[in-house]
Amino acid sequence: MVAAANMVEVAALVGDTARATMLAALMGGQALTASELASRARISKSTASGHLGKLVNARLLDVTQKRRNRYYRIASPLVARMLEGIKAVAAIEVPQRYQPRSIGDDRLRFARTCYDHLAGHLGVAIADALVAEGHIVLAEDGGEVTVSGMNFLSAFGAALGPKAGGRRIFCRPCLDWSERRYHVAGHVGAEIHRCCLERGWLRRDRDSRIVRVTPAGQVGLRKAFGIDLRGNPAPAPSPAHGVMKKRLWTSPGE
Amino acid sequence: MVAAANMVEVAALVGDTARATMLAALMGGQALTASELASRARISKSTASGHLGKLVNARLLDVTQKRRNRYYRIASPLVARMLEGIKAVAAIEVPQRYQPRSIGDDRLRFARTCYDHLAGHLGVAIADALVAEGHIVLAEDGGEVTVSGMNFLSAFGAALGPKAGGRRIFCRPCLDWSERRYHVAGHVGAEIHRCCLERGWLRRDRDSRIVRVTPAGQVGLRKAFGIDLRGNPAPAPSPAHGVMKKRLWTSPGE
DNA sequence: GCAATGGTTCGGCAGCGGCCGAACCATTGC
DNA sequence: GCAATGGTTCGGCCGCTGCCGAACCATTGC
Repeated sequence: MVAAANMVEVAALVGDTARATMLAALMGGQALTASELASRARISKSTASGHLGKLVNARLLDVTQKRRNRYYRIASPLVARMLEGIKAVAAIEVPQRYQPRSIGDDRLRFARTCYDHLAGHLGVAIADALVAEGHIVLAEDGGEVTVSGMNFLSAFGAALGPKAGGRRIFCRPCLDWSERRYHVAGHVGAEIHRCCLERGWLRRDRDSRIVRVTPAGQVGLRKAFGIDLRGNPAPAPSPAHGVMKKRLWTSPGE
Repeated sequence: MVAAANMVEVAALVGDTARATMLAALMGGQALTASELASRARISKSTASGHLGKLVNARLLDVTQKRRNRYYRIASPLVARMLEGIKAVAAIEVPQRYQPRSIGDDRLRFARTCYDHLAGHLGVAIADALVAEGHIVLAEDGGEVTVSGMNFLSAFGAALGPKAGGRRIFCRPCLDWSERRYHVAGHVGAEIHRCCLERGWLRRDRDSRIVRVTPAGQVGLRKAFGIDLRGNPAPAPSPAHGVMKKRLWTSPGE
């Protein structure tokens, strides 16, 4: 067997707690070692080795050897999107009250990476701001950058490339599991993330998906997007763009 | 247990041959009965009943009772997108030669529905034509309708709605598993499909994803998109838009 | 009422696959 | 050379879950 032959095989690979935990950890966008992944999944090294072998075989993960360590990473954006899609379905209609609080830390809910872009409260806030200003349009099916958005984002430092060329200019919605609303993914989302890191507005936690906002970021984000993060829990999220149809959860602020 | 709690559960549901077969059958967009699904998956009614119960419980499927029959359908576009995503990953890099020929009929490869839009050779040909004319832009991350595209598609009869409203105007790429190239999904894809059916250009096979092109369709598709379908195998596909990076298969015309 | 049809429930069987620890291999550093 | 570290392979155990047929229930049609 080389590479997964069909949906069943792929889905079955994701459909195991240990493997899914590893994949979720790797959705942070960083490469992690086998041992690190084993400890995240709380399984023995031997078990982890077996799982990782399968995932690499099926081309869901890539490995690179560096000195004594093997670093695993998500093999392609296609895989990342698949995982997003599964997560989005899984998050549907699970009433908030059933989700034990602080499962995976409030900081994770506040700001994290989602493969190559920003998610969590911060991600959604940025999306809200861009929508409110008319810079982008986001909905269930897709997203678009408006003319003003092209100007704004270019000025911000995003490399949007030639629109005509058809090469990765895109803006894609990604359903945020913690906020249950859309944040910006696709090339635009990745560029926003990159620019924020580059300016020192954000810093990534070591070996984690958690993103922290620096003091400079507090100021920068407020000036650029009008986002005020000082009261951590959130500046009232404007209902500007598409939300899940059924709000079964009891929306406790966050 | 009501509704799937996490990715693992959802993926595990898809990660079983019988259930995946049923889901794939339902990706045709039509609702099917329990017995029909059991026979598609080649399992007993009792086994099918168990599987369908799980899928409904997890909110992947919806049921509606009609007389003596229970009709199952994909519960939401989100689920459909998830399945597309898994399929896309599964289709990666599986050399064509490994895929037994005519598994599922050449007609399926030629033209079929993919939930609410067109796929197969026909779907890709339409996408190619629209891209070549500059009506849409398609790439890995997303798609866009150009100004000329808005005019063209409106004239074609597609209800694109107010661009500003942000309501389902979108054009999304969907990786075609048989062609390994993108076809048009999202609202635009669904509208094109709808218009073609409405004009009598296409007809759906009963209880199947297969779509047949009527004589009127032959003419209409040629006039509207410049697609010539008389030589079934295909008018040389222009390499106009995004293809999979690695072409491991030996592209035998199709 | 009865027969036919569509679907579900139950009990029992069988096999896949996850898990671990121990042994093993390879690389690094001394 | 040796010890330490990171990872893989192997063997054996165990439990989950898919499968079926038979019985059962509900609706339809006569």
